[in-house]
Amino acid sequence: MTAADTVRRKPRADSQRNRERLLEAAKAGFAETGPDVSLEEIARRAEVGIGTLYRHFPTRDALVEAVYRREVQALADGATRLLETLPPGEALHQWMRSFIDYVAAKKVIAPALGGMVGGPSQVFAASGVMIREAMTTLVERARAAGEIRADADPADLLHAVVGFAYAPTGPDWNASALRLVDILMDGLRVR
Amino acid sequence: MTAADTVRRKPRADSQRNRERLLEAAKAGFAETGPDVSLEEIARRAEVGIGTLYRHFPTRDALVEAVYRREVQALADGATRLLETLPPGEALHQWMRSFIDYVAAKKVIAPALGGMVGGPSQVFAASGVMIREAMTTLVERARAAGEIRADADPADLLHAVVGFAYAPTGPDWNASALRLVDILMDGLRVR
DNA sequence: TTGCTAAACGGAGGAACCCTCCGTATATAA
DNA sequence: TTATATACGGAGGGTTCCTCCGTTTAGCAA
Repeated sequence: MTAADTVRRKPRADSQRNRERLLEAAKAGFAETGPDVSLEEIARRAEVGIGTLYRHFPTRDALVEAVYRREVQALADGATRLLETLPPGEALHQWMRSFIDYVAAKKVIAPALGGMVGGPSQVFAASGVMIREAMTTLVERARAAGEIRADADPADLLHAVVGFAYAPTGPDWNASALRLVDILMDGLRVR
Repeated sequence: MTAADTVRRKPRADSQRNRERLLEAAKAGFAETGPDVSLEEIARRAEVGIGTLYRHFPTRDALVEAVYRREVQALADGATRLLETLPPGEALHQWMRSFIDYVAAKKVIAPALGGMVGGPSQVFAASGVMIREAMTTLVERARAAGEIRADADPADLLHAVVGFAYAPTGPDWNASALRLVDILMDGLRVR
């Protein structure tokens, strides 16, 4: 029997349970303490040894990625929904606004977004791809419909929206970001 | 002789020298290792005890602020210079572009910018004021000249530019940010 | 010059955190 | 029930943070 023949056992129940507890604890920890919660704190909350945490998520980024994968998915899905019910330009506009609202609601995601725009960090690769695809589709449709400038670049717009969301600004943060999206959209529209 | 009467000695020469060395070392450290250089590393580079570092700069942010105060000053000064030679709208546009270029040249400043937009962190208050004043002047002039929308808000624009600069995006970062400034400016112009 | 003293120095040390390694415990399959 | 692959948990070595305090030294006056 060679190594390739090894039969996989069913994953252990305790393993899955702990993984779940860790994700839960991490989410709570990020929300309460911010993106710099100590990993030991998370393990403590989950009532799990630190070793267990590291086995499930070998790196801090892996944990963040796991916590937010579902969230990012939801955000990306919103794009197709908007495209079905609105003219493409409006869909793009609304999606960018929803992006801001989303980040406003869960500010913790912001650092994670950092790795998403295509930077050297490949950690959030999966999430990054989802978001980029959503934005690309939106932009292409709007361009095809002649609603926005032909030279509008999805990557640029993503950069912009992430930037608005990422920059830790004042109490007026949310409203300000939305206004900026509006202005940006004005700049994008074909005159 | 009451406490108020105490005569201040001339500040000690070694103190001033060490302060200088620390700033030098910090600048180099930030540039090479990034914004997370260990403070002990900086002290080591400056050939100074860790205690000395903490006496001069009680917090990491205080050190960053000190390192970049001059840089921020230069950036702010650019605004008046531009206003003297260009129409206000163009001055605003160019200043925002110069902002991006500046941050591109010294990426380390970015985290420091975070605290500048008016967030809860009061650490970069001084620098923040300088930048905010520059932006406010530029926007007011451009508005008065009727070149940009009357509802353009300096704080929003600062938020935007900082966001563009702050978001850690890919290799195309610099060019992308400049394109975004251009689009934003298009959105700002009165039609 | 000399001596006094406020001011500055520097590093030991406790606390928190990161991450690895490995002995112990247990869920699954036979 | 037994065997063993798999998962658990935490001790421990290394790093960084920041404080505290005994030692050194630069400025000042006599």
